[in-house]
Amino acid sequence: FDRTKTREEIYAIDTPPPTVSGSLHVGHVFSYTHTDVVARFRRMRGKEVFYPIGWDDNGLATERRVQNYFGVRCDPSLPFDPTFDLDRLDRPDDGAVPVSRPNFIQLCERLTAQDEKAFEELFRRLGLSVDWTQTYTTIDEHSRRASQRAFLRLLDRGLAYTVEAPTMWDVDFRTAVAQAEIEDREIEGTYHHVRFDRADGKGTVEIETSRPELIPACVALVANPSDERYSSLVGKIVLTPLFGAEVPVVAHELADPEKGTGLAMICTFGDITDVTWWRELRLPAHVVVQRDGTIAPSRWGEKGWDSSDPEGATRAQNEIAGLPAKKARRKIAELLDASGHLVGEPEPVRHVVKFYEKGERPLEVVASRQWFVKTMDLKEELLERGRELRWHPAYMGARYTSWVEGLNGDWCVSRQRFFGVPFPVWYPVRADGSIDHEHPLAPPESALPIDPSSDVPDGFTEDQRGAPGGFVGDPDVMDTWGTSSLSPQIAARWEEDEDLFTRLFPMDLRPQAHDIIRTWLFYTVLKAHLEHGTLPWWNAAISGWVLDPDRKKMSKSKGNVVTPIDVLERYGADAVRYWSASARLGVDTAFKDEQIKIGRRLAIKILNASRFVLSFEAPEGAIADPLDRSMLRRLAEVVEEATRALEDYDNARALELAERFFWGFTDDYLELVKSRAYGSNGPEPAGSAISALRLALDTLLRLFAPFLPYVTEEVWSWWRRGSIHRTPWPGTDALEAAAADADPLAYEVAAWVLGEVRRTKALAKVSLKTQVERVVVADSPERLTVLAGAERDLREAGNVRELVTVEGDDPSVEVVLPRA
RNA sequence: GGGCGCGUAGCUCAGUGGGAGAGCGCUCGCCUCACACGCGAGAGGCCGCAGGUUCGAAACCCGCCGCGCCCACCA
Repeated sequence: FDRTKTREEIYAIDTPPPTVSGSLHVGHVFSYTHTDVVARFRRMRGKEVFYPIGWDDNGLATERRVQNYFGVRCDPSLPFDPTFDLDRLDRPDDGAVPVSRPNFIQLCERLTAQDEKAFEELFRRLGLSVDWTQTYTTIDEHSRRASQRAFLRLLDRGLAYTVEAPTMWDVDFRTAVAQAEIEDREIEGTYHHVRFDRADGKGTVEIETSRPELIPACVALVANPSDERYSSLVGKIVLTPLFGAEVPVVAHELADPEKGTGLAMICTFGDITDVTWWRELRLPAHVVVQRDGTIAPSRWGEKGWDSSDPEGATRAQNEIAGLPAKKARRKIAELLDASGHLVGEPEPVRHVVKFYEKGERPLEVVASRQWFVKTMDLKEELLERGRELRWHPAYMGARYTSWVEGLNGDWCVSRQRFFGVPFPVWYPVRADGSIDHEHPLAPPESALPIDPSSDVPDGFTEDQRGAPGGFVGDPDVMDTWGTSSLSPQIAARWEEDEDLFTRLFPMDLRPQAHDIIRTWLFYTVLKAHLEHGTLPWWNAAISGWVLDPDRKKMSKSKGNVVTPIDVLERYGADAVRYWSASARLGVDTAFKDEQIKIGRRLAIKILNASRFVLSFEAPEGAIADPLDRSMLRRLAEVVEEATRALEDYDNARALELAERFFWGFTDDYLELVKSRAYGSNGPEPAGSAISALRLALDTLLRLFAPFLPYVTEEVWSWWRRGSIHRTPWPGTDALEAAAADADPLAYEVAAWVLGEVRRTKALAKVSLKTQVERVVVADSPERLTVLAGAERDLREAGNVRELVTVEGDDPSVEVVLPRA
């Protein structure tokens, strides 16, 4: 990359950093080819292309892989051990060796270096023209510094804040998760009809719930204010069954009269609606689900846990304490049945429940202290950024819009994991030993990156860690998107090389797949908006997925993953690239061997046709023949259209145009001029053909170069100096000049007549060599005139003795074969 | 429930107001001096359904059906 070029001369790409702990996948060759075609095209158009490559080695995938591979586990409470040596570890027989976070990061870098090699090998083989000197990893020092700097600036401006609040929580990973990482799954559940007794003894009410184990967390019942069935009940008190807590019946718009009995139980917390009700109706909290997903022991009788029957409540609670939600549910159902509060039989249902995308059990809502980045106040601005961005294809913008519109809370960026970029803050410890979360201690930017578990804030010493009057480090790490959302800034060396940064940012292109619009794309837009007040790039090119031949998404668990190296070995990189580039942006594409074979055939055809064209020795001559000129005129149109398509990120269309012309070129034009090029009509007509052939070949090779870099470079090396990938993209000037006054019809009409001759021979089941006695062409005067210019070529190509033309309204070709 | 995309030959797909197409597969023929990893040709389609606009609709509008995806606070 030539960094002396100005922003206008540069085309900058925010290359996706692949997750190196994942496996190689044909999806990689697919979407990365889309980007490489763009890069090669822009380069030939004269742009200085900034095309970096990063490796995403930050996050859960790496954490798990490093753990398993080395037999260690990250323990941020440990200090950095500079003498750490894997080979001299005392390994406990029963588990993993705890290591500090800085040591864990070193192991990660060591392991991912191997994974990166595998990716690099694949990418080089595929012919990706990325700049191997512009690399980064998402856990390296530079990326950590950028992530922490961005965070501290948000903190400074009050855009990042910490608060203790209910958030979505995965009980297996034991971490908070963000809305963007949540997915719906349909699972088996059970509806229970449960009776609540009124505290005044004037009857009972019924609710329906799929989570009876949360009855001890029930703090109210709720009905819609317009629901007349319950209008007299609102304001009254009911007793929770089994636990005897006195809870009010309240009214709220979100209660749906259509659901269940129209009366719902508000628990702290069963789902996000509960959180809304709890907050807006200012209800107390009775939290019973613990961070590991089990039910907490009884607190009945304590302050805030009033019950009309504390002993009974405690007994009931102790029946379920320590049980995971599912088991507790069955137990509570039994208890309700025994106490007569269960109405009828529980009904099995299939219902939609929220899961962490990597998780195995439904998410719980757990109150915990987390870091958030403000997004809710910015919805309108973010929607405007989405409109400002040029989406390819345009309809993908709708996914961004619906995501932003549906945001229901600020971005929860903290994770209770061990590996990742730590929050660069400490908290003062008060004299009583409690932690003052309201006044975090931040390091100066010049000190970044830091690890608060090993580093010490200014004005403190290590022995004050955790001590009254001392400090503690923030134990959490950032969401993996907290780092990758800065990929343009990281690659462009934000704040570390301002000269470079201003030449690159905002970038031109973000290529990625559609499944991470709500995460990677959204967070990148958000960060750039907050920090720089601009989009991070002007274009987003969204690739589809690769599906298996049965149109199912490929995944390791389904065992239908195709290994890209195998495919490259079998068909060659050009063939695989052809298949990828043939798919339009945004469209999910099935992987089929047959489709890849077509690309291989094209590449081989280019090789053979080129060998043929270049087999004719110069001298070249002036391009004077009307057929030659006509062909070049048509080629100029193709160049123009293909260029327009590529400018508009429509790779598939450009490839299709070049390919269609090329097949006609070999099937018709080469056959038509072959004899003349051999000199059947003397040196000057031959020179015209040879010159036209070479000009067309030169143009076609460059048209194909972004798609088929290997075969085009090979042929280029036969007769030209330097790399084809450094030559300019073909323009129309040379073609127009050579075509001069040509009528584009000549090529078309000649090819049509030749086709008719071939058809007649094929239907007669004779060899194409067979001589034709006479061909009679009936057509309009205009077409007959241009045909006349190609008569000799046509007769030689079709081995036609006599060509007769007649004017007629109904175009036809009569082919007279000799009698058998 | 809302939104987006898709529905064209056996398969994969292109085609957006005026002749229904490509490649693969299938069938037939051809060792034609670039290519048998090739060449030539053929068969094969109520363009999802039903209305409307238009002189004219695969395309534009309305409705419906089917498939896929995205989003949503379904107790």
